[in-house]
Amino acid sequence: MTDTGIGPFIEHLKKRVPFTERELNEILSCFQEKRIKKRQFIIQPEFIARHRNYVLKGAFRAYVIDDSGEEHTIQFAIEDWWISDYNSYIYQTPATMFVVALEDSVILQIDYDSEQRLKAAHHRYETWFRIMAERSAAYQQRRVISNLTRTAEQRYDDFVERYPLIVQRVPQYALASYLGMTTEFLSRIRNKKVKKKS
Amino acid sequence: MTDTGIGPFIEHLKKRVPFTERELNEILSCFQEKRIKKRQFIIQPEFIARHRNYVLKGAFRAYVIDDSGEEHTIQFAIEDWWISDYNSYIYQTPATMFVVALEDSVILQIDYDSEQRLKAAHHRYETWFRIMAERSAAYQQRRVISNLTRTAEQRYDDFVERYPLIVQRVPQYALASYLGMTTEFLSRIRNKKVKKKS
DNA sequence: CTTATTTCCTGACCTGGTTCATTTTGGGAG
DNA sequence: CTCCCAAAATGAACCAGGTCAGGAAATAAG
Repeated sequence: MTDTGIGPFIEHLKKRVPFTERELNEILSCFQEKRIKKRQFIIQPEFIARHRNYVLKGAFRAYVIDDSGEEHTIQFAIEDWWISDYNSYIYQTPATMFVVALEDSVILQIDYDSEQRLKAAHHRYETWFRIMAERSAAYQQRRVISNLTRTAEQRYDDFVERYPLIVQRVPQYALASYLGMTTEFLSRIRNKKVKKKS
Repeated sequence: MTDTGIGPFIEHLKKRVPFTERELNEILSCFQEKRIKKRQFIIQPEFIARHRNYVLKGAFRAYVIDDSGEEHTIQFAIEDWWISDYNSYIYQTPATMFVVALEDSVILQIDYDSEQRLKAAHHRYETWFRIMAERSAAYQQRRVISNLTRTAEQRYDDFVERYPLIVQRVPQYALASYLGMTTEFLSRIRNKKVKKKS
């Protein structure tokens, strides 16, 4: 069992706000390391999402199930990403999403109350969470725009270009449902591209 | 020319964070009132969005134009809503959106630098912006989910139920493009409902 | 009040993407 | 190594929603 260092997490924190050593330690003391096995769920509908999760190692997928039983991927997360059911977490209401490990993983968790205390304790902590929320809002809006303006194939191309590492690590049906198409259609898109190259 | 009071704005601020009178005045001093005529643009592609805009009176629409010249509405804003090109504003990069007044309107504007100073000046101001960003991220994510899981007609029904006031104030083609469908298709949906009632 | 423009409606046809059913592939568990 | 089962590919029929074109209503402008 290799010891997964938290170095990347500290870098991640410092990249956004220039914390002092003391501050970094206070932040770290609010996080708990946790090992999650492949196929294990860390969030499920009906339960309240109690944590914000940083991925140290591994990969996760958040998805919802619609009225007709279809799965729709809302988010992926690999190393150095955060994942949760955002609405459930910030409003502390029952989740609508599943969040499941796609591989054996290691995460760092902060629970809701600790986060509140941290934000209240010091302006700089608040700043850090404000920046995270801003970036998240901006990201979600870009996704809305992409869904409205791009065709299925264009969305796939965009995704491959922006997140080539994720494409290789997640099952195709999960990617298809993230991009808003069926797995069959994504299969056709990919196949067409292979043919073109020859 | 009726004097549009800023009472609603103060309520809006106090609802999220319990500011003191002094704090409220400091915040207010960063905002400028502006009258905008119908069809006037407050944000355009290529230009950087310099302001965050609170609608005191009137209605706005933010939209992008895609490669094939189609408009796609990203956001509406009526009284007590905020509007800008979020990505352009927070990263201070050139906008991709148009934001236009749908009616003669009155807005309160804060410019980017004043916002930065405000956030740096006091923890509570930072908190307020953090809460705004969180809610915005949560909202955007609900929209992504709705786009992935609901049919065109369901999205229309959801919108009518949640924002009946907006439905009555914006042109149909703008609503259609917000919901991710053509104006023709929305027309059919509406017509079908009228028939059913008889 | 008249005219010009923009918005909305309606019908006929079209297509990107889905559905369903079947086959092939590939990656674990024993 | 092989057996099994989930994931991916493939073919054919189908449909939700789009496109195009012409006309009717509603607003705005003169």
